[in-house]
Amino acid sequence: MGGRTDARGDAAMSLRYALLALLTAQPMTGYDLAKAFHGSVGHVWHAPDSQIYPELKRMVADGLLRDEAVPWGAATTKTLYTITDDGVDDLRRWMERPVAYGADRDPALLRAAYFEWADPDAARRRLREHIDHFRMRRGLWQAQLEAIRNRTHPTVARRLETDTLHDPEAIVAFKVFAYEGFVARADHEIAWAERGLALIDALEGRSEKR
Amino acid sequence: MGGRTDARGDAAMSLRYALLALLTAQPMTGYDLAKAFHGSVGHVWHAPDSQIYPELKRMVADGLLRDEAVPWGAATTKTLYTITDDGVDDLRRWMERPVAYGADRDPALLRAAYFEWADPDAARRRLREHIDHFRMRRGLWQAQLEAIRNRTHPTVARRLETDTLHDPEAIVAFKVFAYEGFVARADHEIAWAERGLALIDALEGRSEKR
DNA sequence: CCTCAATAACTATCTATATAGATATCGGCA
DNA sequence: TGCCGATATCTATATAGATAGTTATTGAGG
Repeated sequence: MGGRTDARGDAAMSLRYALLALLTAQPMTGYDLAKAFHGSVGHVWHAPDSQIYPELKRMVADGLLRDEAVPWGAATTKTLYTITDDGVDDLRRWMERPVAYGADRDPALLRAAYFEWADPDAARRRLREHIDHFRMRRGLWQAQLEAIRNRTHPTVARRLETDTLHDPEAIVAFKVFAYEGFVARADHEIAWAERGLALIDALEGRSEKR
Repeated sequence: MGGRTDARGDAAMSLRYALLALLTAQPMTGYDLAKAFHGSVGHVWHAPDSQIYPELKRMVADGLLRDEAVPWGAATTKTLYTITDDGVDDLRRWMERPVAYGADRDPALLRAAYFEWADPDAARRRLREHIDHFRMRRGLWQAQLEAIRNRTHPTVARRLETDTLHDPEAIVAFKVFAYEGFVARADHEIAWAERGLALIDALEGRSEKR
């Protein structure tokens, strides 16, 4: 029944399942996958190439993927990865397991908690950067969302062609749901930072009156 | 003017500044700091003991802290850390630097994006766990918030006693602001998961009609 | 046909974080 | 007085992730 047990704690390992999920649509090379991580999936789960290539090898060793050397140029080959039945099983089992939530760790909120050590203008700059950061991200996520909704998103389009198992409406709806979560989060972060800007103004007014 | 330059990229290093901020209130031992990270600050920036002790040593090497051996029992000593002037300067300079935002990486949203691979009940369980997770956190953050607002929070109370530099209203207001951010975020996460539960119901209704 | 930039496929190295444990002291109580 | 659980101080080890390369191939322009 295969699939050697994994020595690592299943604490994170999200990268593994992001790769597995991508490979359910079609076989891909490490480079294809790395590219996908720079675009679409990368907005949900970022990973650098240097993490992707070794993980793919481990997944082959664990029987979740099959690797195949495909000629690339005259003398060299590249490696094409295909998901195995064990891989599909593992993806399904992953869905049965609780999400491993990370520890509370937020650099922006940590900074804000000690803003008395910043001068008001520096604090304002931090908050404006926060707004810019999430406005930019909101834009990216919104664009993904549109592309998913009207099925022009390349990965989703491919998936809709190849996946005969699942309801196409559901495939789209869950991705839309995830990205809507990101967009709403960005809105929340922007609103929070704006309250902060108002707070700094109020405190500055106070200290001038003293 | 001291403080040797740091070889490490200032990418994260938030732990260092969380420690520095805590030590502006009073000198503390590694254990005191580790305890603080299990309670109050730990809700903003979590860190295990195994990361705290070595970091304190590095901070001494970098001139940000002074260490002092204090007798503990008959034969042994413990180390008391005191922030130096360079340490205070470094904290202030940190406030001038932009926040290093982490890469997009969310295990719950990644999972949700591929919910078509889960059966509806498993997906519901994940979302209910999400709600529970953030309800619990919301409770913790709300409790911190109350304690900060009415100045019974031990660390904040100590800080208000010892800090003569800053407006006490500002010290409290910024911490309240940070924790309000967490509470609002928890509310957003709960609302998102509830929309997900509704979506699963709707999709299930659809597939039954087919 | 040679060069150069873009594409493709990786590897090396370091830091941050997680997980787990090791060792010592203290205070109470049987 | 000798054991036990709580308190206190720290260390070892492994993985996840960040940063920065290295080497090969293709295709377009001179």
